[in-house]
Amino acid sequence: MDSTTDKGKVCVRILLVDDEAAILRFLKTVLDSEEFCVYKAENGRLAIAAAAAVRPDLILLDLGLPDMDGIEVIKRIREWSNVPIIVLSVREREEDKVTALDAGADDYLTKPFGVGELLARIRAALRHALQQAPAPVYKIDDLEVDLIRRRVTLAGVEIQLTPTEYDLLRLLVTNAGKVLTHRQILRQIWGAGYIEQPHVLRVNISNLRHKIEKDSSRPRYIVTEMGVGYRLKADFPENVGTKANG
Amino acid sequence: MDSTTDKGKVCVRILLVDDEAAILRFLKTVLDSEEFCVYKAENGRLAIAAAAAVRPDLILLDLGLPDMDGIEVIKRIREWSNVPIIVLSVREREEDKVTALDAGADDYLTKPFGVGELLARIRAALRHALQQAPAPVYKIDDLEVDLIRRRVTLAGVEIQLTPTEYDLLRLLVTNAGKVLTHRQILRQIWGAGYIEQPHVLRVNISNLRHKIEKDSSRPRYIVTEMGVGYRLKADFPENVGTKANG
DNA sequence: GAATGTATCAAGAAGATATCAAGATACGAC
DNA sequence: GTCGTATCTTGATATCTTCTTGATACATTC
Repeated sequence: MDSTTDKGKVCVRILLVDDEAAILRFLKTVLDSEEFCVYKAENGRLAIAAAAAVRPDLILLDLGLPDMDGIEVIKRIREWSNVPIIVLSVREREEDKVTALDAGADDYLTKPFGVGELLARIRAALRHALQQAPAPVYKIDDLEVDLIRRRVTLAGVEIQLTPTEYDLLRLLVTNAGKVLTHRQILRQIWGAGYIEQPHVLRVNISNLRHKIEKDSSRPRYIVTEMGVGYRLKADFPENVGTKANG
Repeated sequence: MDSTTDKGKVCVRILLVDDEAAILRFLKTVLDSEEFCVYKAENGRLAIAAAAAVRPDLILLDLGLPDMDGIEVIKRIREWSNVPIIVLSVREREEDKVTALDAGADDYLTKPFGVGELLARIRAALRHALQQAPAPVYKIDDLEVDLIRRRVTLAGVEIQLTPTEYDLLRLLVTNAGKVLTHRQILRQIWGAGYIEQPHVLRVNISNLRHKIEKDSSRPRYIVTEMGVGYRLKADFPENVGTKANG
């Protein structure tokens, strides 16, 4: 269920769109070895659906698709997304390149192309995307947690947290609204060996409260669920988690 | 600085870097007819100077320059600017393309190319540029870092930094506000082989602090993020990379 | 009011960071 | 080429933060 909580392990997702199985296989091998997460689509309809579902960081698109023209795919995706799209095509007429680029493609490679050049162009395209990365900020009343910048502010004032305290708060924040049992938290933060030692958790919750709660004896954010665990109050249950339904 | 919107007349500035007069003339004609404002440079030194002075919205760069290699020009400009750079070159070896793209070029066209394709790729590159507006000089409190002139001043007094110290500060400055992990910094400055040696980083941070901090034991600029890395304090509390526009 | 679970405080241990200084290396001047 | 300077690297040590643990006070439930 919580696939997103893998200790900050990030994987750049690439959506591969091509109808030739051989090319798909070949490219998947190449991209896998570069530690990309590869998703595949064999036609335009699936490509558009996958772009919406997977939310890839980059799309490699062949123009010759069985069900619809690649240009149309670009236009449809551009209606709602700025994900980098690199076109891979056998069409080498200048007119085709111009049409694809003006439809919203970011780059255009003519087959056959070198693997090295493809990877370099992927890196270049990803550079662009990184610069406009939106920072998901969790906000509950006066409390703001910026997971990318690793910063916590209370009414605009920055709060200094120790590494463990930050990990703990991050776990609570990414599960805002849900109750986390002692055992769940202990396993996630301290490891399976600490499941039977709730004391260390209580001490850290206490320290954390003293830093983010105005009156730590009457906590507004970190609520104790007697006999069960802890829960972070969620103000915007629908808005908070940027990951759509996990 | 002179903005792009002088008296309502919007002019996209393009810097043309090539040593062949014929090509310069030809491209200027093409670009003029598209209502671009064209600036020219005939060698690498002039190109870097013009990039700083003119602040073009896009650079078309030939790799074969008389005074220095085009790759070097890309790297030097990338130290302080994210302006889109499209390489135009006769070199069609894959290795050349990869080197240029990884040095920071946004696109690579092999001569001879079609004018239509060039214009389409210019339009695509300009689309990206709309979202990013980098700060050429970083300023916070008394500290000023001029990435163009490679100069650091503290309350107006120039500070002498070693090459490593400058690289380190530049990395922090271009990511002001964000936390950079030890590993990120080590990989960027010293290379992947040093990722497991945080000592060299600590020594250099210490030296840097002694030069730019008044009280190095209570740093105002370079903040330690315990257990994580370092962060340069940003004067904007909010997102730094979002379209500052002058 | 007793039993169970929870919160707080404080001190030693463990770990991470900062600093100093000496040897090694690279670079420019002569 | 040799010297002198600046820079980089490496090692040892000092300083500080954070973690862990134990004792004790508080709260809730029955």
